[in-house]
Amino acid sequence: MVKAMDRRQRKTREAIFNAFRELLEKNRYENITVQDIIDRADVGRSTFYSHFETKDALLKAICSDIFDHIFRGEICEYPGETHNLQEKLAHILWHLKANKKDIIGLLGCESGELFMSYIKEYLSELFKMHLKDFSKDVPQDFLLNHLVCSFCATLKWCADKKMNISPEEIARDFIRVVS
Amino acid sequence: MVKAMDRRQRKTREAIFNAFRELLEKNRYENITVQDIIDRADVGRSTFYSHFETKDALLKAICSDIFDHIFRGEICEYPGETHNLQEKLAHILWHLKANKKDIIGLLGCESGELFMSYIKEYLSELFKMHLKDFSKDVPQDFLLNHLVCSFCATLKWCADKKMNISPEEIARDFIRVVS
DNA sequence: ATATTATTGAACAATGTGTACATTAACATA
DNA sequence: TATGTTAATGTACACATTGTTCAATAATAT
Repeated sequence: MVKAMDRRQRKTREAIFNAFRELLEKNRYENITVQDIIDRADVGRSTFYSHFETKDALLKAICSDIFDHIFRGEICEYPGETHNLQEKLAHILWHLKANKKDIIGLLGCESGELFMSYIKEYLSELFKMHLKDFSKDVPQDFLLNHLVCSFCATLKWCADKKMNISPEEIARDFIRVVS
Repeated sequence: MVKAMDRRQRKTREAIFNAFRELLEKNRYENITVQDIIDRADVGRSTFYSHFETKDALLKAICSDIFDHIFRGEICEYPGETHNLQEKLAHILWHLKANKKDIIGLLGCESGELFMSYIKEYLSELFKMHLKDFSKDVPQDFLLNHLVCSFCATLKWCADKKMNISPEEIARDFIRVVS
């Protein structure tokens, strides 16, 4: 029922997205101006604002786009079945690595807070399902926060290493540390 | 050999610091303008800029001030001796709690990145000294990153809970999770 | 071929940044 | 108390960024 986008709209949106991502590779979000974006995307100022209310709205749109792409779309293409938590974490790392170009830009710098919050929500659900795997004598909410945040730290760590990592090894190391 | 500050300078600096901290309690760093600061501090625009080159410089100055105050100054006033890692972590939490007014403002929101980086450096040294306590079969740099980041997550967690926590319990829970 | 819709560029007000400078007030010292 | 030094003030300024408006133009769908 969703009407297809006008080709012009699609092209403009693409151009803005691409310009923004390219700028994110070299600059922090706060230092990128709307002017920078429309210059690189080569679109008019009014065009930008007819697509996005603010720069924040653009960031939000791009985060949810990429998140959907990685976590809901291609995530089923991981080779082999996924059963336990360790494999699921490797699974996530594998997909982030496959999309490293986008990920490094969004996680590598501090601009990554928003995107990270998407991932955190996802991880929170994931770890909640596996809380029984950790027989630690600590409050559950404390444990959950610990797992989510420390795996996020691992993701950032991998992004800083330009995703030149082995998903399986990282996932195994993570599980070893928290088990 | 350091010449004492002119009383006017001290007063101005204090006023700016206080205004900034108060604003940080309710607003995110990025949304606070120099105008807001000088309005609340009730000092002239040029006065502000004769003290600090930019808003970033002010944040940096305030972070290192508070860090020095907490981690180098009062940290010896903790009741009882500190020996093992768990006690040291409780120690840190205890002091952060004692300075909760400053801490919540600086850690509670995303503005906390800079201040957190000070703490991270400190924690990195601390955990490095205790790496032998963790006999985990994972690379040392991975383990160190994990410990530092997950304890920072715990600090943020405590700040979000307005520091209404028991330092001893939190430190114990943390050690249980990573041991 | 035509009606619709997106894009454009230019102009605009509003807000914020950082600097310059002459004037005034507070300070230290003798 | 008188004097030279230093800090604070306010005003004004150039500049950058944001977000809006609008009429003219181009691409699109039918």
